Amino acid sequence: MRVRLWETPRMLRKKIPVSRISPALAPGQPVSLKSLAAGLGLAPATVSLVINRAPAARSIPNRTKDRIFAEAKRLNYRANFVARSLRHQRTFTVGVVVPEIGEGYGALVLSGIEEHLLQEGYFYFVVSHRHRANLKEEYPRLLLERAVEGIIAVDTPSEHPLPVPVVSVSGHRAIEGVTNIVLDHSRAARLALKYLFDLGHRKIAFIRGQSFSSDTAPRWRAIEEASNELGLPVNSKLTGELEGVSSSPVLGYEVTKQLLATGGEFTALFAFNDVAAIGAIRAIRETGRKIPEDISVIGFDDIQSAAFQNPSLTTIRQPLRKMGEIAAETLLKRIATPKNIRHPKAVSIEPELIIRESTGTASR
Amino acid sequence: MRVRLWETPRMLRKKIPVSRISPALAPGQPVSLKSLAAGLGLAPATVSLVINRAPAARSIPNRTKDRIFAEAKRLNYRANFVARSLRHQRTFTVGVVVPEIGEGYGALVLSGIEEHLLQEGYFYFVVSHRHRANLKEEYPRLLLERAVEGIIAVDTPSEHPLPVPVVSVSGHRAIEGVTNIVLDHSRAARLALKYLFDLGHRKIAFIRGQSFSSDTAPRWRAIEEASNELGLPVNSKLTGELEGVSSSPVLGYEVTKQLLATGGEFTALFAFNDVAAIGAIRAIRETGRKIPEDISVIGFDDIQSAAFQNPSLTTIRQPLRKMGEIAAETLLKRIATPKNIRHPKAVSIEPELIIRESTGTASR
DNA sequence: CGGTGCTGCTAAATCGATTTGCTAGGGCCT
DNA sequence: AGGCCCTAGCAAATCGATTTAGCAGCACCG
Repeated sequence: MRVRLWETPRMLRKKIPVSRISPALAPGQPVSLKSLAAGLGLAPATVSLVINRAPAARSIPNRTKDRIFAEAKRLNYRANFVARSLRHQRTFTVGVVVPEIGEGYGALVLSGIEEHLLQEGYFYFVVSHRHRANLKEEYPRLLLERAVEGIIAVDTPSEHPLPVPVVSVSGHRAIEGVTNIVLDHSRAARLALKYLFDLGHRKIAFIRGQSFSSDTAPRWRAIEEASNELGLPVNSKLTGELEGVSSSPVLGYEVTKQLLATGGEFTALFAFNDVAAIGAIRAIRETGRKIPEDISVIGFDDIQSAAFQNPSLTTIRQPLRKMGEIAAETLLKRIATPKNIRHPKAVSIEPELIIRESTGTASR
Repeated sequence: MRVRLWETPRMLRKKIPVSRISPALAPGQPVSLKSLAAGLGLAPATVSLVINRAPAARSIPNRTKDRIFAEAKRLNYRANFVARSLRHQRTFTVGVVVPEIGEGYGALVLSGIEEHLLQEGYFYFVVSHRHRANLKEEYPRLLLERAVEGIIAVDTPSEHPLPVPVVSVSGHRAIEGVTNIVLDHSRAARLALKYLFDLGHRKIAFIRGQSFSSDTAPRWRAIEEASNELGLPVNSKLTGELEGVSSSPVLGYEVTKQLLATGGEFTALFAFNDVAAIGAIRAIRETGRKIPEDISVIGFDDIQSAAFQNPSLTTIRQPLRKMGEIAAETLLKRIATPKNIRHPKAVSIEPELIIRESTGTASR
């Protein structure tokens, strides 16, 4: 038989200070279900059923339920999340893998992801691999060890199939079990090139992305196609490539210096991203040429600072925040769905041309 | 007595496919300690002791240890993190509260935090409150419910004392149990103003931060002091204030427009941060004035894009990444330390003046 | 031969919550 | 009075790993 250590009702009436009620209530000690139940003179099972509004609590009279709720509230009881996770085999946690935090791209996607996940009661771990191969390998493992229910990989192609749902933002590799959220690169390339073409540009230079960025290849393919459609085959002399792991405009600056020094003439430059475009603008200016009068520059992404460059940057906008939200939404949907059910292999996102000051009619 | 379901050695010799060995090994099913032990014909306790290299495993002969390690490796056994957390009452997880992800400031601090935490085997949850009071209240609670071992608050003063260590980056409020990582604002203000003064500037305008940003008040106080020291009392007509929650340069643009329209003459502008400075530059230019010839502009923070503005931005650098790293380091140190031991109330960080193109000698 | 000590391992309790399957006691019906 | 049902709630198993206390068997000693 259990011993009633004290008379609950009297206790409530007299408002005995917390510290006097139970040793388990030393300030700072979190309240456990067991101590809560003991305080009420009930079994933990009963309290659990009531608090979780389980159907099995049907037969518990309201009088008792109220007593339980009141006491739980008074002691500010919160079920231990870890214990609950263990029991339910659910952590309501996902992992997010990004190349790095701190540059426009990843941070924006992240903020979209965060918005949706928290709304749905999920938390997330972030890991950034900074393009180091061993970290790309190891982090997904660590995340799985932490029992995440799914993974979102941003600009990071997944190598191995994983035992949890994976959604990839700009991942670009068809892997079993991975849903890809990708920009419609064909449309993006056509938007940009058609626009330049209509402004009279015929000699267009390009800056490709680094080989490790998963957008590089598909975007380049799309550019080649769109160029051919316009009858302007890509000139390899007018093509540079970002080199290095950093996400600073310096990379764009350096390629552009080279292009200007060794390549042929051009009246427009299509950069792999806005950060590179910013560097390019500086390089072009240093040779005394004006933007957009002598050379038009168009970027990609529409990061926050693009609108506030001088001149402000014409660019192809990727709705990065939106893509993050969609990634999160897709992931949660897949987590909630039994494994054997089909899920979409890819979700396509529409780009948008944002015209600002860095582009104008061709000089010749 | 336990039943040996199969002869382990033979099994190893014959390389029976995994799926045939045990029902617990259906692909995708993670291996539990129990099934691992059963496969070896040992008790879970034994396996646990050996795998954790516990001192109590002293008496287990190497022969057995090797057998255990081999089997664990073969089945790729990883201890369930949730179960382990429950047992040890440790989660190796901290919470990070930021105003928002996606603008330069928070993202940079975050990347410093991440670097240090992951190195030390900790993971972190990020929540962004977007300056909404209810979220600022609720998120710390949610994080505690998730059993984080500590919290880092970025530019977010904590209101209530929490039952875990808290480290605040630019928090600026003396709360029991919170360690503050703050820039030395006096020095920052002196660096900037002395520099402008030496360039001949006597009429200096200022853009203050929003009232909700915790750097606003201390920085302003420091500016007033430094101004007085130089014999240039702050002119309220030349003082604007950022308004609104966004972190876009538009805010700086708008205040500056106002200052230019209604304030007096000035030859230099000291903005609350780089983002505001970028907006200010645009506003100034739109009136036909040149930077730095007519007006010098100095920012604050040294975000990544500051160096690649046109003109590039003179600014007071806060070592944001570093501050994140120090915050993480301080937090982990406090987590590892018994509660009753004294901990520093504040850690001061040195700013640095970065001179670029947006400032020059005074025009008059 | 009884005792001591070592070797090699295990049983059981624990972390905190959940959930299934029960039971004690009372009321009601026949 | 016996049977049945309902009410109110509880015991125990479970999630997976850890850890303490201790057991069985053998060797060796006196």
